[in-house]
Amino acid sequence: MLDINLIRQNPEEIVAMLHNRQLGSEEPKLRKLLDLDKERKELVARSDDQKALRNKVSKEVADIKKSGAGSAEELIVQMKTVAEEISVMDTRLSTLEEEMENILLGLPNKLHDSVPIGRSAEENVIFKEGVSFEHRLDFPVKNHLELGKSLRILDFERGAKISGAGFPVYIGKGARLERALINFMLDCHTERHGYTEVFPPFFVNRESLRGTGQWPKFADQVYHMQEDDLYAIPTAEVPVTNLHRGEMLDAKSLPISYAAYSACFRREAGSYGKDTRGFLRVHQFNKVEMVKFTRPEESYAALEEIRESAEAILVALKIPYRVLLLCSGDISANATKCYDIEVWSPAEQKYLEASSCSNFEDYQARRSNIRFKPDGKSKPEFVHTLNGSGLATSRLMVSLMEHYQTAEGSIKVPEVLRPYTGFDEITQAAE
RNA sequence: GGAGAGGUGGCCGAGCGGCUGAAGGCAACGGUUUGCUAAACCGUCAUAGUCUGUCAAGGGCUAUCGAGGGUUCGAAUCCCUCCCUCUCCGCCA
Repeated sequence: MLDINLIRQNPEEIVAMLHNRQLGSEEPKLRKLLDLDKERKELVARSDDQKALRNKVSKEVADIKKSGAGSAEELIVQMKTVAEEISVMDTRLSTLEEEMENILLGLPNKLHDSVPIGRSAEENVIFKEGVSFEHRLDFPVKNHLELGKSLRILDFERGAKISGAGFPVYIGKGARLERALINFMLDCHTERHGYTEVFPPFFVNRESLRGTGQWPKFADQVYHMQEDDLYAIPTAEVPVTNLHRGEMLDAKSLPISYAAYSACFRREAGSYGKDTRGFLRVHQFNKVEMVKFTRPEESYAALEEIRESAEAILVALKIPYRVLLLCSGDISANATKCYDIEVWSPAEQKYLEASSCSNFEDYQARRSNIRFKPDGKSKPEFVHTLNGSGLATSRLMVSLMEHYQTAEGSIKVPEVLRPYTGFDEITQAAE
């Protein structure tokens, strides 16, 4: 959520931002917000005046009653009218404020100066060119679906039977490999990158979704359990960032860094027909997420740290990747700056998104009221929140399986994962 | 699911119709004292909106005691609904 003061002071800057994000159509909402704000201000002034009067007279009534000198009847009758006026104004006021809040919650975040201006994904900037590692693939490569099936480690058909399309099943060494990846990534972030591990709930309430910005904008992408009014998390970012919702953090505790494994659930409504095969688009996947809470002046350095920690996983696994700096037209509404890390798929012959590292500045902190006192005496400030996937396993698994396949149709286990899997290779005989 | 207790500032905790934005304590911050540390003592210490003021210091007004309604001239305090926490019982794991 943007600071209303910022919008008041410099509405044209916000309008420019909307256009840069290819959201020019939102402009009327912004204008509406400013109108409502003006009306609210006038109304508040009038209401406050009447309240001041009421408070003053109420004290007089108290004095009269206490001293027993004379009757307060006339004053009381007068104040009944005043109270009614106040109630009418306050009713209107709460409608106004609700409308404003709704608009405000729907407005995207500012953009950082370093974000390239562009219309769509085609104009994203390559921040780091393909980082490659040697893999001998001098034979017709199989894709992850073929490998998964022939080695009997992935079963999309049965997943579809028991749940629906997009709910993959890992079997045998496939399941073990998946678990190895998750454990390796968590260990890496906690032991080498200084993160504290969190194992969060997978269902959250609506306040949590609102806190991180998935509500109301992406409400249709989230699974909802109607009975209990709970939502399946689309990413661990939601529960982990909301860990400190409504809290005043100790300045000495910053920066706070959490790494969390979670399953992630996404409806992916409206995205059928594109990249839908196998792991390329799923409703449930596994991810290790990094979340940071920092002082405002430290957040951009922290973003680079998160990106580097995510890259470190790929380097350790020797999986070819590149890093994109998302342009203004492609970056998500909540972020001020975002890097995408994409892994190469030899079978698909293209890059697949495996991580997104974003700075939200105070956008989420303002929504979820996460503050700190910069030093003992000064006013509370909002922290900056950031997060990055480190990483999502599904696309990573695609790239891993494809790169580590052999001419015989087996899959070698990357060196660093072997202590976690307990085996070096997945062969036909696996079961 | 049933019965009870409770939700107050950064934290703990008093208050239970007007003098309470809220006692007291802790923490924090500034200072005095001190060989250093500690202790002691003094002082300062909520947030937001709005008006005023030299876009200053400061001051005025308003709101906020889990959330939302209600009663009342006036609510942290009384009533209703909801949410949450704790204890006991039951049920399931």
